Amino acid sequence: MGVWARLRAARRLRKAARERFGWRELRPGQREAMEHLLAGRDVLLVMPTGGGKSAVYQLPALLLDGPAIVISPLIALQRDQVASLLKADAGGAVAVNSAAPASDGLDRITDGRAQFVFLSPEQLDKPEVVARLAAARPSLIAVDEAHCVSSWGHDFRPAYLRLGKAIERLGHPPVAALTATAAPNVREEIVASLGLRRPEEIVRGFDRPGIHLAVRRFAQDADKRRALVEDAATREGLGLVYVASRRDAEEYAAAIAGRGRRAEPYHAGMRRAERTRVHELFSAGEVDTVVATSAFGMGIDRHDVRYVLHAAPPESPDAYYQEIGRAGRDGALASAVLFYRAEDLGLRRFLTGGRADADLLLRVATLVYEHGGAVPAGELRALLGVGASRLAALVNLLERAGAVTLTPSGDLRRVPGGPPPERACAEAVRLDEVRHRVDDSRIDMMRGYAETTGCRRRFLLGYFGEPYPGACGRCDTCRDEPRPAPHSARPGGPFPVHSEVRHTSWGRGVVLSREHDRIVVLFDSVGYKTLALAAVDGVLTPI
DNA sequence: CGGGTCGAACCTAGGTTCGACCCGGTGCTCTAGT
Repeated sequence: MGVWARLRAARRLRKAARERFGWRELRPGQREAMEHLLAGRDVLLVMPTGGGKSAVYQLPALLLDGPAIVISPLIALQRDQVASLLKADAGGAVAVNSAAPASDGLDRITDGRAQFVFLSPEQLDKPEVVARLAAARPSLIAVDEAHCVSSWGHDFRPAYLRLGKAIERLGHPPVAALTATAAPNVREEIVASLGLRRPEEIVRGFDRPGIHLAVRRFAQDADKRRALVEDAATREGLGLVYVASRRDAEEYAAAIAGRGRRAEPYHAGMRRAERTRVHELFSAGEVDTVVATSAFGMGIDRHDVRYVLHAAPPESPDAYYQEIGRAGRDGALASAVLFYRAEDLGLRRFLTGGRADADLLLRVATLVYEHGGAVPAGELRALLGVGASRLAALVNLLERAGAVTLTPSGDLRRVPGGPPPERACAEAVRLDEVRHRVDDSRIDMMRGYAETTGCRRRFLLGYFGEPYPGACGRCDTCRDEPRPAPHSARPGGPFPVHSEVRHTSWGRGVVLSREHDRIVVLFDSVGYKTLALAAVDGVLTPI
């Protein structure tokens, strides 16, 4: 885009922001992302929650012809977004999901009464929905909470892995993928999976200096529980406690309530009405603490959360950063404390553990290969006795192995010239193994965060590939006094941050961070590894 | 992977120990029955 076109675009954006939404100014990352979308580019935007990510697609959508399609993971989020757009003078918005039938909403899109349509990714599995949306000539597609592609796509909600194809069928207008957290490999996966074309990657406001970071280590589970309850019961202000199981949510909430605080549990096993009640209490500031599993988080609308305590480490620094990022959005000081026992990582290893069943993979590959035509997924499920999401996970692996392809209606077809069943299966198992090794390495990095003796903020930001020289002075290891990082910023050493390396057995990787005696490298095949500089001679070479 | 629970074994009374077994997170959607 030329200088004059850019200026014109900026002026249009400012005017629309003022007139339609009442915003006086746009933040740097926002404006940049909007300009790229208006110029027809795909954008990957990484911004903290509450940083105004929705504005980034809403404003350009009003300036472009045609409706905007927004993919959003939760029906509750879709409802919130629709409600807030209806309040603004923003051209009408509808949601299409199991609670809001497709026909009504899509009519409003096709006849131009609505400018925004919010959908779950599952809706785009239906050819008729995609066809109707494509016919409306969408102006842009926004994928909200885009990290779900990587964290949920593979097993939990496979529709996320099919979004790339849906985007193509919708004519691939400019795509905005939005997320609050994304380590380098997660970003790569989002871009590849959605099929973004030469996307502009915009990363803003990653560091959250207002959040004090601390870890408290325990040998005994009982000691940890007592300490956490004591801590939560004596803090001021609104807070969150994250736990690993539903049972713990109930138990901790009861224990904290027993200390005279207004504490409520929240997890996916609760009845819907009960979940809604707790969410509303939280929104109204009528609780002190919500004790929750990872089910509580997306769509949190309070900016004054003062503390986030973890009764157990989550599965990755990505998840941890997302969860603690819900504190202190108002810019005032907040606190994030991890109550840590190394044993608690065991549950995470179990939950991320399930490898794909090789026998089943081979059966699917063989059936599709020998059938020759289109095999309906329903028949395959019945034949093999597996559920939809389990089959989808297997099919996705075979698809990536180049053996199987999906028709728009979801039937399976053999790829002409693709590998025969045994080879396809072996390749699928290998791909699955790589992903699990990377998942395991993230758990290792969570352990690294908990056990580091260096600045915790430098550790976290390093993990995300954001260089952070020095020490923050606002974590427990910095002891409230900033001190210079030991040689971490030393220029001219071997293996600088962001340089590419090759390891004799792990292959290609990227250096993410450097301490005086070790580096953290993200390898394509095995994920995150911490390497002692004294022990890399002859093993690790720059490329 | 780790924790909690339950029953058997221990060998003569009811407490200790050990092993087997089970369980653990995230949401959409469609369907059947109120």
